[in-house]
Amino acid sequence: MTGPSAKTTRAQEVYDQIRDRLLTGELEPGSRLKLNDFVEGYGVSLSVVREAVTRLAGDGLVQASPQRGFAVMSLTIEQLLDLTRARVLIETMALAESIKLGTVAWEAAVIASHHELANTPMLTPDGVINADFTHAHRAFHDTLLSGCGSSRLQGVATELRACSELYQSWSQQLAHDDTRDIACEHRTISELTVARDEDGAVAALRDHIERTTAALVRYAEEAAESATA
Amino acid sequence: MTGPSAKTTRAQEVYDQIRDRLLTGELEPGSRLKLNDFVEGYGVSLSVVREAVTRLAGDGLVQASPQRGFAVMSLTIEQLLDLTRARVLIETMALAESIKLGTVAWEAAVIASHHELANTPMLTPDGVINADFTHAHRAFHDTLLSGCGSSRLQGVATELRACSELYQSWSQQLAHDDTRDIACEHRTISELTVARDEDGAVAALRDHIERTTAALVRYAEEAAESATA
DNA sequence: TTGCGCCAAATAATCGATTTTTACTTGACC
DNA sequence: GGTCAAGTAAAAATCGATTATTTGGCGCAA
Repeated sequence: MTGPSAKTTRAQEVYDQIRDRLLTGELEPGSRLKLNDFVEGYGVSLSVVREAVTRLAGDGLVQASPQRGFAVMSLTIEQLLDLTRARVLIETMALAESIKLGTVAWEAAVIASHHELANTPMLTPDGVINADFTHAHRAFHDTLLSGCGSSRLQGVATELRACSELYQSWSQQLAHDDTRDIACEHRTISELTVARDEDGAVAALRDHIERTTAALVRYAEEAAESATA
Repeated sequence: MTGPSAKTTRAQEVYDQIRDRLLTGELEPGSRLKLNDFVEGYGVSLSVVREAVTRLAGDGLVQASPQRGFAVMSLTIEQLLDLTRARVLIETMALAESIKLGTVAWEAAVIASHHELANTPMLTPDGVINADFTHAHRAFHDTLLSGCGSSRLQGVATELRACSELYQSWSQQLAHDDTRDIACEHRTISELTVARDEDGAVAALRDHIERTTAALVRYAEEAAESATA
């Protein structure tokens, strides 16, 4: 019992920490995971790291190649578009269900989580993405779907969204994208949702998801060009 | 290189075999998994078994309880209804997408897989569920959704369906359910799908899924009654 | 010079044993 | 008679080391 947390297993802690590093973009998509570095860094045995990484592979955040190790999951543009399409279909469906079935408590939660999101700056003074914003953003989108009455459906949506977040750090450059007003997008989604405007809210959410991907694809293509140039 | 297969890792083999035993119902929902038995039975080390079981937990087929081991995932009736609802929503959506987007090759695949299913007896002469039928059934449902153009969406649907299959063996008793004509249900789904009747096919698939769950719930409640009696 | 195959270092996979935690049993105390 | 607690047995988690596989480099031959 050396650390602050004593109730979880080591594998769980390592899983959580690596997951965090994946989702913050500290570990870049495509880069190989050196298990030995984790062994030293976390002061645990290889078995523990293996279990953590295996679980992350199950989540779709890490790619496992038999006999060849693990790497941060890297998507081709085609796969990214596929993921986006699946997310749009599933998230909009879950949102529609929420709007149909959601209770007043759910409405309140949506308003609350949007308020928190709206009042959390996206960037820190240093110009990097604010971790609090990431959490608030995640919570907002989760809350939107939490009225659908199916934890399974919600879980699937959350899992897919996490995969998209792998590229979040790449959107950092796009945070200055002046063709978008992300705060406004969130506000629109929140308001239409609470107003129980199913079609409107669904359309707004779809736009929101697709715009992020579009920006990402644009960024990836620029990067590819400058690489070949 | 002692076994017949030499190209996969041991953990993968053990994963496949345990998964098979889970889906055939040989390992009953709720029963604890004795890792040591697997160690002896498969002649591998504990690490290998652990990795396999951890992956199965990620698939939702096994429940992992920290410090308390693993058990075959067991669902309450409430959870089973939730799972069914999520399956209906996602599978019908994928089917609708397939009907909208599917190519002629997909149509052909649907017809082919239905033909194979229709000509595979559900029970062996002994009265047990035929493994070939299980495979054909799985293939048929997968093929139905394979025209949707999103491997992600298809993957999610397949994963959820696998969870339902944990209770397949319990349906064995229900195979004689004379209120249903399962072959007819499959034929209807296949025909409406190929006819591109979106609403009809979706409704037929929904019925098919919900009937299986309803039978399962009936069975579970009977079992609960006879247990308390 | 180029291509093929062999050797060595690095990395992944697996193993057997140790440590830690939980579950059960037994016995004493209330 | 019932409850709680200490002790014991079982099982899970973790570790350190061994074995197998891949990767990259080197030499040899065409």
